[in-house]
Amino acid sequence: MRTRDDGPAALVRLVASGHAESRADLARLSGLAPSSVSLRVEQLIDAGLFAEEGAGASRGGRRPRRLRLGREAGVFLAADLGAHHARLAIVDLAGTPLALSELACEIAVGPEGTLDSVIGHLRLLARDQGLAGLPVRGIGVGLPGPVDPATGQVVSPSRMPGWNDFPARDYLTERAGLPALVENDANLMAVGEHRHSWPGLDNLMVLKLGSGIGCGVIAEGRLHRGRGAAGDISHVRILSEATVDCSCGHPDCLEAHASGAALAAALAEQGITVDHPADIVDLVTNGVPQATSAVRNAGRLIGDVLTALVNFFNPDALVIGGSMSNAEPLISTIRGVIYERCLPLATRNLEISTSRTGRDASILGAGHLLLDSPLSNEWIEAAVKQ
Amino acid sequence: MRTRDDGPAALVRLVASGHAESRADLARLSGLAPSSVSLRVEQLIDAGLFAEEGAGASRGGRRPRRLRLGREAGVFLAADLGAHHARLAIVDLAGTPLALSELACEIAVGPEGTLDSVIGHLRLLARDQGLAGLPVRGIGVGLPGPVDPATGQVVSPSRMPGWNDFPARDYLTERAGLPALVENDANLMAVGEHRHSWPGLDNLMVLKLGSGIGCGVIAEGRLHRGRGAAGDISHVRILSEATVDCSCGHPDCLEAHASGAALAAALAEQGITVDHPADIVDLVTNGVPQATSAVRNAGRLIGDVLTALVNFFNPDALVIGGSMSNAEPLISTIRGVIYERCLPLATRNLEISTSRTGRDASILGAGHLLLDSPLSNEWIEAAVKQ
DNA sequence: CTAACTTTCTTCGATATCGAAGGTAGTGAG
DNA sequence: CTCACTACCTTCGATATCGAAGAAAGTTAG
Repeated sequence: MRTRDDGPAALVRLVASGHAESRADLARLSGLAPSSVSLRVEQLIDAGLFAEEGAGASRGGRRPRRLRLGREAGVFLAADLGAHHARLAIVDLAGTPLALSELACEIAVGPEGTLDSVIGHLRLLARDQGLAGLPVRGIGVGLPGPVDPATGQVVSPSRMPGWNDFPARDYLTERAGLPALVENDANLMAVGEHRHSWPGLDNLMVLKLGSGIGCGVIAEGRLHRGRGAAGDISHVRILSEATVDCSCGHPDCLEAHASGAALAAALAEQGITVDHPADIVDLVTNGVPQATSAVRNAGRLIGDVLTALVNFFNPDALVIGGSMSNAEPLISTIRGVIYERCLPLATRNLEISTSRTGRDASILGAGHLLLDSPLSNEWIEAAVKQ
Repeated sequence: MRTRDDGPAALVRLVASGHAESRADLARLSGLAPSSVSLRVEQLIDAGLFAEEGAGASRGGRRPRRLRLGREAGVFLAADLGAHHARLAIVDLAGTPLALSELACEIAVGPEGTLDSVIGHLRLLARDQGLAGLPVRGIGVGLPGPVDPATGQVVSPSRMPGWNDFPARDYLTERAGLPALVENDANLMAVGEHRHSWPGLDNLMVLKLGSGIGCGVIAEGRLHRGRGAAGDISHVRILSEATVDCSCGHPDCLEAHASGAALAAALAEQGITVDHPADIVDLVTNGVPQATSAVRNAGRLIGDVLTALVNFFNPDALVIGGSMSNAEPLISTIRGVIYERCLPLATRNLEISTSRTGRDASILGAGHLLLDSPLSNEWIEAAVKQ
């Protein structure tokens, strides 16, 4: 219960997501009466959250008066943090990036320093791009580790020294003075892919193959978090000839054999040096046999693990992103293993595809989650009230 | 959007589920104003769907006027079909079984014969138990095979010859003249366990270990169906010394090594005959070493498969039911493997338990799904309107 | 026992929503 | 061009919901 999604925020979401462009669309999709929609839209226009902009295309009758977000709707700050690097953006409520920037920052510096720097650079970015006049409605940050959805704390991150149990959400709320949201990066990526490129599909697995292996899960159209660790596939035990110990303490985890970092280590033993996972993709593209062979092997291991998960979760699509996803043989091997070994029932409608949304998926996901959050109901209602 | 769960049905669900006992409870849980609740409750009492029954316990102030379901609320028909056997029940909207019965029926007879027989026996059961005066509000049937949630058809069932692509839901609706619901039996069991015994936990994996291996999944409080095949864990490939071919065409599926049927076959080779999975439990309880050893081995295989799924899905609880779940060594082996090999983050709050709801879990699940279904909104609103 | 407080439920005027009807602005066929 | 039709949006009276205030029926403390 208590899921009454009436109120002005519902209309804002429909317009921001692009699902509705006119009062008539809003009436159809919200379930409210046309007359009520008109009244509320007028209030939203008065508040500056909506604006009218010419007319849309006719569908055989009077042309709709097109609605879009107004200036007062404002923007969100969004950041996607990696181990050595952050991607920053100002996005509008529709998720469109208005400004993008990159920032070199070591996450191992610790939470306070990193987050302060991110907030500072986001504020600078807004100023530099002439966006200072727009109200800022929230901040969303993606982190390369598990986040407890109940508390907004980082829990047991394997590659974020100094962050364990750090209350990242509360810290951001206070330091930025904004509604704040913290989420695992693969989860943000999953939300971004889902909303931006796979709107009709309600069950998605989104794999992030970079130096690590992450996975975000969309179940029944919503992000599945579990207790904060959902989507972990990197520490499944696999079969292999040589034994490799994983940082988690167990031997032969998937990550220890098939992640970008593991491939880099394996290639280094053969005298081929790579600094970054994307370099492996270059080697494969250039036809270096050791690289291709290593990538194929990784694809087989990942595919093996995924067969069980695809049978179990029965998604509509499996989307593969991250810096390794451009390695053709990796994707085709994974696809082959899954189609060969999964149940026909699980694969007959399954789409396996590389990311359609691209590098900004996590940024977009942060925007969508912020807008969907109950936090947004508050400022939207406050803006309308006066 | 369109998820506006106002309307009288919301109040009926709150009372039926036991979450609300008074007008004040309803106001708190539904989000409606106390005055609106009073008005609606009066209508529901007039319609006979609610009845007032004395006073509840005081919480430091005026005692609440206790509400319960009235006679006009009526009953659901529910059936849980196995391969050779069906469990039938009349349940009230709260899920309480008012009458129970068993029926020997071969599902291999085919859909029409089986379903006609089930409907007939349910009607007889109602008559025999003096429930003929109560309105029947729907019928729910659990089947031992995959059901497409979109169409209500059985799809690719491995043990239900003659049922492939049979439109079971439409057939039931027409033959019974009632709102009908068809669902996989493990899914019904999961819903029953969740609502009856694990109300606070929103992410559940419910294993059904009988002659086959089934699994129902509750994600974010709702049944996760995927495209109809979700929860399948029986056809994951496992490692084993001897190779056994599975009915699905692949070698070494979990089901071919660890299901009740597989254990029975393995014991038969050692000269021990068992007719039913429950017999294996008896052998284990009586300390027959071959049986205990076989069951331990099955537990290890099942646990291995589950580690990946528990890491991925990160449930609050793993519940094990079905006729094999009373074999102590099976459960303890599964528990041991999971706690040993899963991520600490996935197991720190994980409860692993045998079924708390018992044999009627599927029956209860059918009742809950029927009440939650939009089909129920219709008759509830119709009953109030006059 | 009395007085202060809590919780439950109802009353009643203010307000928000609905829905039917009608005005507005387009399309398309003859 | 005219006429029929469709879709979009608004007007307006009927209705449903809300929220504040109060009545009813308890509990608890002194």
